[in-house]
Amino acid sequence: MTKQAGSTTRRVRGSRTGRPIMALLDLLGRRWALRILWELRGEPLTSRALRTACDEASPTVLQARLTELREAGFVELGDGGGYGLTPLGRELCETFMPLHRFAERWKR
Amino acid sequence: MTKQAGSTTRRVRGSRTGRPIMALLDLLGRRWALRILWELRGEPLTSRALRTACDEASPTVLQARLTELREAGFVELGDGGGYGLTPLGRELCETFMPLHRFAERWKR
DNA sequence: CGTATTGCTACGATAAATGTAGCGCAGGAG
DNA sequence: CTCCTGCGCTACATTTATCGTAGCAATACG
Repeated sequence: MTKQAGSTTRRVRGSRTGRPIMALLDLLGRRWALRILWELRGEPLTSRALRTACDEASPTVLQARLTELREAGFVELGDGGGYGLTPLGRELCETFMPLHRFAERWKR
Repeated sequence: MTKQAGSTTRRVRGSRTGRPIMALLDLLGRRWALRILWELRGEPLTSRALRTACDEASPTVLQARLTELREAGFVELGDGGGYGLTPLGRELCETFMPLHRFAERWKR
């Protein structure tokens, strides 16, 4: 895949409108993106621990999402290894927490 | 594709764990799912108006997401035509509103 | 009848995700 | 040093999802 870090421009579908919410909605609307943020909400995880947490998702996509989320400034690779949320990423994750309660009521 | 409405069981990746948050994260982590909810946050839209709002996304995916979101109970097709959010869907959408403000600060 | 809109589908082309395997690198034993 | 283990990350063929264009049946209006 070699999805090498585009500089500033990245084909984020919804961003043609210029509205950042569209870019964010597109970024988070990719497979495993939301899940990764969710799994990282606690302590940092190594790439393999994250893979295990994400139900053995293929490392290809995980790596792709991780790169995108890192470029977006939500995730970072700690010095001692292991992925964790940046302050910004943690803030984003907080935004999603109400979703947990919602899901519990929704499950049917 | 013929993604016909499975009865109750649908291969929602994360739901193997039994945690509803995973099923929700997977459902919302599909292309255009978040965007559709977002565009429907106001008044109901016809399928074509929604397509226009979603940057001319292909009707194939839109229809697929719409079906999934309807099965999940978030979206409904009004009697006079046009898709709108159910009370539950509106509630879910409220959960996402903070994301808008977050995106504005994040845009860089 | 024609025209225009609705929700929805078919289908070939293209892009993305999956699954398995393995790379190079670093840190500890022995 | 060599062997071993785990790290982040990548290759690549297969499968799946999405795209883009076209068009269907049903309904409504004139």
